Amino acid sequence: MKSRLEDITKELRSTQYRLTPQRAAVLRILAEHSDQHLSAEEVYELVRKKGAGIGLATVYRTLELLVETKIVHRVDFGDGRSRYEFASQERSGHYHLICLRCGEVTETKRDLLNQLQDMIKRQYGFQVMDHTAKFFGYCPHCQEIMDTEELP
Amino acid sequence: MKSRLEDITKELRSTQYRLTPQRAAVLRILAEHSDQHLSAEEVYELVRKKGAGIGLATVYRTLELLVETKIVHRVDFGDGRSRYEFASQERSGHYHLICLRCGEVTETKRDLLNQLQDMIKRQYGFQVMDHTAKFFGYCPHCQEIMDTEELP
DNA sequence: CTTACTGCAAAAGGTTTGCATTCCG
DNA sequence: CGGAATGCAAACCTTTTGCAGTAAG
Repeated sequence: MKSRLEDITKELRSTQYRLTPQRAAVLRILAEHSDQHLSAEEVYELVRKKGAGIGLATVYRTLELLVETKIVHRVDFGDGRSRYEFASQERSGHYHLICLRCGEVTETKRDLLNQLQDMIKRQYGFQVMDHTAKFFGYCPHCQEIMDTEELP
Repeated sequence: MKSRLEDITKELRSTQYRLTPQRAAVLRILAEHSDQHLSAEEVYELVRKKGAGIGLATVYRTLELLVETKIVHRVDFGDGRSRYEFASQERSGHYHLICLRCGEVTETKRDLLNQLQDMIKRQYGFQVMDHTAKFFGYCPHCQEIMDTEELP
């Protein structure tokens, strides 16, 4: 992950963009929580908790920048706020399993959808550049709980 | 579509819910535009354009009701507002092809993802109740235009 | 009649923007 | 230095909510 951060740093420097302490802080937080999907507010709070000063507007502007430069992905789980995750190396085909009961989001890394992409191109002439899939249902843990609750 | 509307009417009546002129108007608009994905604001304007009086809050409340009763689906194309579509008979597996250039949204009706659903259950123990997939890319029309533009 | 529903306007999120100030390169 | 970036607060947009009045069943 370290090297990844260095790459990004280099990438940012190589453009007109500046690598400010605030941007570095946001990147660090994202890196340290790459297993989660943080909202802007959460990033803001985590940066502050680390002692670094930053404004919420700057967090938004930084995340916007990172999305534009394809360094992070904006994802939406339908909870009314955008969430952000590092754009994975293996860009195509990672899905989210969203539990309807506890809200837990599990990430899948497989790319089973790629074949589907090909079919879409053939059938609709639509050139797929990216795709996302969300599966709503119940995680194993909640299934257990619900089974228990159902007992009369 | 007529019969579908009658079904819904019946369904609403069979509950505690009341079938008010405003709700009927929203349903009618949704039915008449079942090929589109209308936002709340768009529904509001279309209802008014038809001469019926309605408040925006009522539109929101009605759509919320319809989502809860599974009569319509709420979908999100990442443009900052929710959109609504009739819940299709064949509930599972319809995808959206979203053109990155012109924003056109094409709907696919296939259910190729069902096999994926099974694999998820097997591999993650996650019980999928519903899923959505979005494919971002370029529609045939935009591909042509972009090809033309690229010529030096 | 009872209770749900409507309309309006105000409030509530999340996100964006204007502007003076700060600071990276 | 000069243009970018920041912080703050105000502005924005979509969506939600409180409440008094209206109407469905």
